Amino acid sequence: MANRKHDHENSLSAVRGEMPPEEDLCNLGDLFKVFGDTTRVKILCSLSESELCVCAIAELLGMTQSAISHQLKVLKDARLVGNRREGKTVVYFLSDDHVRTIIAQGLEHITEKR
Amino acid sequence: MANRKHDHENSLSAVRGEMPPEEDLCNLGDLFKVFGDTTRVKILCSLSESELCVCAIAELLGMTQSAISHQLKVLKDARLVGNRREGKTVVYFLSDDHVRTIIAQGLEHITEKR
DNA sequence: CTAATATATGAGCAGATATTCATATGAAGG
DNA sequence: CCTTCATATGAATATCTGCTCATATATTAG
Repeated sequence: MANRKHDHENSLSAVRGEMPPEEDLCNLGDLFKVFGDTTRVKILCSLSESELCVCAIAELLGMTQSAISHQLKVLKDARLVGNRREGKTVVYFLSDDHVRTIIAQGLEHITEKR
Repeated sequence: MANRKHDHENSLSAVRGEMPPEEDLCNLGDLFKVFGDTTRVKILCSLSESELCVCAIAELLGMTQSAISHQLKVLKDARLVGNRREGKTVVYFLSDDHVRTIIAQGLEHITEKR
């Protein structure tokens, strides 16, 4: 065997076998990163109730249209929201019920420890 | 009524009523922020399989002990992991089954779109 | 006590990120 | 066309974040 200071091979090989592939873990981190911002969480929560155009979200959150547009782009790149043009405005909506579930799960975790 | 360029009060008041309180949304963002890092996701996945000491995690992930310790502190401050000393080593473990659920939910979302 | 191992932690830095500001694009009305 | 409203986007900036390096603390052995 090896002469390490402290051998973990027994436990590690078992854990290693059960770990999801590296790529999935990176994607998972990236996914949560998108959820990991108050502004984006607020946007997602809003859209969870109703589809909304950009300026409605901006008004709702009391933020500039530009800031919201930038974050909507992040959310869209992550495929968490979709959009469609309606005349002059662009309406955004959740692209997936999974998003609602993840938010709900997180909220449950938060509110449970209180 | 108001004379805005574009009135959203009808939709907005309804959405406003359903939004969780500001503080919860901030905490939610902070929670997901902790999940939003590949290293921490890997640590959580490892601990999801078995409790592990610091140097085992470091070895498993191929990272320095210091880097892992710093991230374990973040995870502990967020109450996602707990620890106990066992002689010279300190063993870390998931503090909550909720963590497992959130990770699983995220992984499901990832692997579904493939 | 001293040495060795395991972990924690502070300072510093390089890279990432959220907002602002200015400006571009796009749609509808006159 | 030209103007106005709605949205998108690039650049600049200030802040935050994750790692490294050096060092401190803690436990056990001798």
